[in-house]
Amino acid sequence: MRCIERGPTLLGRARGAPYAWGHSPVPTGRDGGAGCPRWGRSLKLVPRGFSVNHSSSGSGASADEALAPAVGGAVAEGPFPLSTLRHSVSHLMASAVAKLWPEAKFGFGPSIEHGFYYDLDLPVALDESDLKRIEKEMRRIAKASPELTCTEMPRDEARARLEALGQTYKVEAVDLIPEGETITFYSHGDWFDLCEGPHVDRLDRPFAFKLQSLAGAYWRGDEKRPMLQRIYGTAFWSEEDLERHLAWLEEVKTRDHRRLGTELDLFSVHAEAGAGFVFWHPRLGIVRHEIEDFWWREHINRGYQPVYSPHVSREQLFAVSGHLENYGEMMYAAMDLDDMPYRVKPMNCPGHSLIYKTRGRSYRELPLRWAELGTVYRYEKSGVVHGMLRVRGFTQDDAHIFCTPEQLPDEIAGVLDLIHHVLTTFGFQYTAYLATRPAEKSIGEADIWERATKALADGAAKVGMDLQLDEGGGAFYGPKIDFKVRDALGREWQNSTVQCDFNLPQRFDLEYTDSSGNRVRPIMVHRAVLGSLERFVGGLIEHFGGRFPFWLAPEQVAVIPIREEHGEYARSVTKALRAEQFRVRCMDEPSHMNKRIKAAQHDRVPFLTIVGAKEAEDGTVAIRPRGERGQRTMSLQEFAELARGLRSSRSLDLPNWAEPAP
RNA sequence: GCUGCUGUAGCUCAGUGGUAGAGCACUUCCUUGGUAAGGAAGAGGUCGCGGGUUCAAGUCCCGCCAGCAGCUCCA
Repeated sequence: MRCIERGPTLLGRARGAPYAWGHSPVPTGRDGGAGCPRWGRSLKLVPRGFSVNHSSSGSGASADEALAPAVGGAVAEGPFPLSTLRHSVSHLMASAVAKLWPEAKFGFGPSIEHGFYYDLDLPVALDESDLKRIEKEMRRIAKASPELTCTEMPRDEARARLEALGQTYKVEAVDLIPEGETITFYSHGDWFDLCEGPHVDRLDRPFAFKLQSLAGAYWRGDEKRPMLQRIYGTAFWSEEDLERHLAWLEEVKTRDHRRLGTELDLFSVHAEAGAGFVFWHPRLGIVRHEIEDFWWREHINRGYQPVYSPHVSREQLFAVSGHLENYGEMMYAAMDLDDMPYRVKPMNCPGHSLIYKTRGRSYRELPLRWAELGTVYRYEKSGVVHGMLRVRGFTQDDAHIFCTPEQLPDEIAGVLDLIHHVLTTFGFQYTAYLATRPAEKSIGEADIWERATKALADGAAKVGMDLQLDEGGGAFYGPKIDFKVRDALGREWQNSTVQCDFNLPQRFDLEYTDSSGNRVRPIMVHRAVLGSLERFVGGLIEHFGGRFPFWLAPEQVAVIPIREEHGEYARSVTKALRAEQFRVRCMDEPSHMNKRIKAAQHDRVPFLTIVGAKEAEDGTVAIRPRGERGQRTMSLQEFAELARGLRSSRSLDLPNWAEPAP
């Protein structure tokens, strides 16, 4: 739509549940035929916890290159690319399934980012225990019939053979292969599969694999077609690599924001309230407050002005904006008040447009930069809501800039600088993509597109930002720059965006008077830095693994008196720090000290201070930063100074006083 | 929305037809402890909700709600 959308929608074609959105391989039909797709450039969810890369046929190492640094080890080179191994293992798996269920029909079975899958049509629903059986059969087949052979076959014969086998999906796959391409089959033992290859030569080479999960998947990704059963698995050239990969998945699980949300008392969702609605608990409320505070300071410093618009408006407003027509199915149903339909807003831009229109505007007052943390509601299908990362109600950090075409490059530069500043403050690395005019439908004159696209590029050049090109990836209403951030685990996801809009000013008939007295349309820039507070903070929880930096931490210091008699000193320390607006937890309850230490550590409090007789006498605190970072005793004033520094600099690190390793 | 799975104490889970269990958390008492869980006792559950089968349902069946893994859609 013409306004900012969060996350995956920003990329138009992107999708995802968890958090990894980005470019990843998907089969594009032929170029490969059954089981051997060539990877197309398409946006697709990759399994949770994985980074996403462009991948092309035969370059399967890319995924592991991304993974390796994060898990501290390289992935073993095999005699063939890892993607080839995985592709062959998917065939091996299919052959095992065929043995166990002779009536099975097969769909596609490619290697993917971190493994492989195969889509199957079976008379029975598989469960986890079947995976073990299949693995066992795979091992048997690999031993019994290790040799792979490749056979070329004329189209008619290929078709006939597959029909004879009752492999209806494969027959369809043959028909997807363009005329003139060679049709090949790969086989080992009884297995005989339409496939482009390449494959490993033998299945008795040393490698390690694991079948991981089951899921439903529509044949050829089309919900009007039958749903097949998909088995996901992965394979490596060594046990160690497989183990490391599985350990990595475990690490990802411990960082899952939903799990940490419960464990750290951060947020909840409720059946009573409905799916996709997030309840922020006090401990996360303060985190959000700090983020919003930071956000507003940055915006006001950069000439943005706060505006506020209502959550509900007459439906007519969204008819004018075009949302009803183009975005209607994402909107909550109308409610009737005084026989008039009203809607909950899915975006903030119509409201801001109304404010613009309240009086005549002069070029002298442009650019106008209006910011709102606007809460919007959008209907998401029940199967896709996910923790804080994909919800039905969220707060967008929205702003609209109304400017002249001449001002556009500077405005873009300003936004990019702001985005850079905010993202790096949270410790994210990012990649920026310039999305140009889509090939199909789009509005606006060619020269306006050209100018706006150039303005985006010039703005980036002005602040020294590199842009990747996303050809044809723009919105129908204008070009944009999207940002993908890379989190602490190397996973990519997307929140920030800058979008030029030629459509909404026209729909709302927005104008200003230029220096010659002519009425002209302003250009409207939609932009989001955080995207959605919900998604951003959900991602932040995972990025930090619940270990928020000092300035954000729900509790910044835990004060633990050794004995009850030291409670008074602990309370005076607490009081002194709270007087400086630090968030301090005074753990003076009469339970065992070690228990309180454990509790504070569980909650990932950045600083732990134990106070006893010594400290009370000297007016000091024994400070231990979170993690294995040693300990120091210092005066309360010294510590306050240190804490003030960490807070004002929004430091991502805590001091490290640990003895260097010998 | 679709496919499959799941829903038992605040949390993590055990309990596959005979009127509910563990660990942690919580409360109380004891312990006065110098850096990663001291001890004991207690309290806490209409087994997601609604129907059905049965002498009897946490357990079997149906529907709904929510969650999980994916798929699909998302201007």
